[in-house]
Amino acid sequence: MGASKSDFYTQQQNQTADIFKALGHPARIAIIEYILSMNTCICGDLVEVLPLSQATVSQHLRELKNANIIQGTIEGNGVCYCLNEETIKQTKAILEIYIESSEKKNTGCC
Amino acid sequence: MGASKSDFYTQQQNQTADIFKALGHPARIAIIEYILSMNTCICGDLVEVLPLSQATVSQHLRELKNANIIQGTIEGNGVCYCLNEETIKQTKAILEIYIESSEKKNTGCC
DNA sequence: TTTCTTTATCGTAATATTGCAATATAACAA
DNA sequence: TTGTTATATTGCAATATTACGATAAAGAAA
Repeated sequence: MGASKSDFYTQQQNQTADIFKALGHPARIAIIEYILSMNTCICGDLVEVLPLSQATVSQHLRELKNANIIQGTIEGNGVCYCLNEETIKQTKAILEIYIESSEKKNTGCC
Repeated sequence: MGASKSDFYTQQQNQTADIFKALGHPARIAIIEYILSMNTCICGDLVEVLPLSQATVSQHLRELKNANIIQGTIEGNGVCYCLNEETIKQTKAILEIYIESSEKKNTGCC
């Protein structure tokens, strides 16, 4: 076992989980924060900022890209990455729905 | 290897990643949505709703509890779970900062 | 062309997660 | 007390993730 039964869940639930999973590693949080702290981001910088090898940084970048959290465009012989605002906004909207839904509940059970 | 170098990152980055990691599984998203859909949640219900054994559901609930995403109080001989709004609000605030920070950037590089 | 620089991918080892059966624990009921 | 119900924990197997060295690929510079 160990394989998650993604067939059972709705597409929405799987997509939501995939985005959160991609955000669920401190290196990837650090990458996002670093990208946001710069006006132009080149991956090469990241290797110096993080305690990780170039191969590992590249792998984390790929996961963020696969989850549509960042997007990169080739720029000279490097790559310029930036945040995909749309995905972050959608994710924020999901959390907002959770909060609203929770506030509507009238049981004081917890 | 395979161990993430959490010592390197800030406490904030690790905490943020831990919350996202806990949200990063479709079963746990389904649990949250189910809790929100009910006024009173008993774990026993979840076992019938999810395609998972009671042991696995209990494990997912523990992870959500450890990340402070849900909280449970003993209620009779069951447990009543509900969302911890505060954690969700904090997480939403982090995404808001990302969005604002991204909107402030003036490069059209991507 | 060759060389350098930058990023991606492959292969592999270490570690973590997922899931379940079996068992334990805890509260209530009889 | 014993039995029942609900949830948690333990132990283990299957799978996934993380990390890195080596290597590949692609464009810039010489």
